[in-house]
Amino acid sequence: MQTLTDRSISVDGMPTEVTPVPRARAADELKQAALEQFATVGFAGTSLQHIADAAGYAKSSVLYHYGSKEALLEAAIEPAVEGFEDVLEVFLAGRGSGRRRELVDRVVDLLLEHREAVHVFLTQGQSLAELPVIARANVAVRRLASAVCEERESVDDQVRFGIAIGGAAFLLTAGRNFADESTLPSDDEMRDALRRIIAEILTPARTPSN
Amino acid sequence: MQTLTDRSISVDGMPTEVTPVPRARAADELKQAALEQFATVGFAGTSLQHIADAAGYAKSSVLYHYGSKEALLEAAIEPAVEGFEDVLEVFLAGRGSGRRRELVDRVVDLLLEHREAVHVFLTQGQSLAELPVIARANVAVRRLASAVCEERESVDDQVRFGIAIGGAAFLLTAGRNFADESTLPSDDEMRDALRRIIAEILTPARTPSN
DNA sequence: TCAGAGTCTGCACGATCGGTCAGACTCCGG
DNA sequence: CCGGAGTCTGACCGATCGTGCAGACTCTGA
Repeated sequence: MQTLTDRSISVDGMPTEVTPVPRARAADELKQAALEQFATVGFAGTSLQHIADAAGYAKSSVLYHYGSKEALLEAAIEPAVEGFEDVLEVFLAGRGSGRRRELVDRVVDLLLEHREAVHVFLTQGQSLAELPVIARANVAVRRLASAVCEERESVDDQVRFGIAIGGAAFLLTAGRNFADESTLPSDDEMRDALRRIIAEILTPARTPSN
Repeated sequence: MQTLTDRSISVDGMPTEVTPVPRARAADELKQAALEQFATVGFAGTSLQHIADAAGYAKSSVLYHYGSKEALLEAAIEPAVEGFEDVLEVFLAGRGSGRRRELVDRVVDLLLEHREAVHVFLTQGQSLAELPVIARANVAVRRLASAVCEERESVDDQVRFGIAIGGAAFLLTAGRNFADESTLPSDDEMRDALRRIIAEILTPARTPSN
């Protein structure tokens, strides 16, 4: 059925001498394919066969680069989780008036760079809580919520934070299916709009008592 | 392994004479169990065995009440989709100044009543698009987006709508894992907060130019 | 030239998947 | 007392799941 050698002799038959950019090609291709599947069909619903097919490899290759399906998930979302932890640490260490605004900007950047990964641990954080990386992510999100709401724990603050982060994650992944493909904003347009609107959501329009 | 008759003689050995409330028990129990699984682990990641276990039945019973896994999904989310279509129809037929506000209120009610179902077709609407009910849901969401944004199709409006609906759906399902269980707001508190905050998000604080 | 490391693959395995089917049980009208 | 409808189940099927493993291929340093 399948062509047995089409990959080996694929692109170039030249003496090759290390191709400059694509070091560690396969591992990254597999990881990216896995991330997209995890975000759209869920971790449990994604099979190694589908990941391998999407990336153009054999199922065995996935297990060669990542020892198990769970290890692949860990490798795929770890950078996003670490980014979250870093942003949080910087925020908690700093002080000053522009802190909250800067936190929002950094989180929006993280969302844009790691949209699939964030979507994965936000929407599947419960069912995958036994995985160490997911547990770290859950802790980070909870700490972020506390940081954003400061000491005020009102229902309003919780709702505003939940809508902001969950909404942004939705918008950048699943939400794309509900927009016209032609009208899809660029990442820069998105970044600008998200920064403004999320900051606005988290700051109740400076009407203190009302 | 399993007790063979524990269900048949379970609670009451009395003459029984139709128990008043629980008509069509099994089918509804299975549907509810399925809905929760679909929302947390995803449709593809949910097995009929898990659904049956969670509801306390055998796998065969799921297939008896619903002919297939897909039919079960359809039955589970159809009420939510129909509710969406109804709300949309009322909005499009009506006119007047309070229309948008009323639309928001009705959608929030729908979200609270069918939170798992809405979460399912919002986050898995793409991968399940071949199912008729999901296709209907996708159309309804797209029409709702147009209705909320009126004729204005700016990036801001799209972002505001996406954050509002995706954020609310996240908050009511997956987001609950990031809140203290003791602090979990009641549905009425939620309804009130969601109505106010979502209306605020969709209406850019009447600062036209700024 | 050759040994070794690194990469990728096909094949095989036990488990579990969605789905079929025949039977067992309860209930009820005749 | 009986027969049929409704409900629930275990046994079974072929396909696919995640994973282990041995081999084939390419490259590189000695």
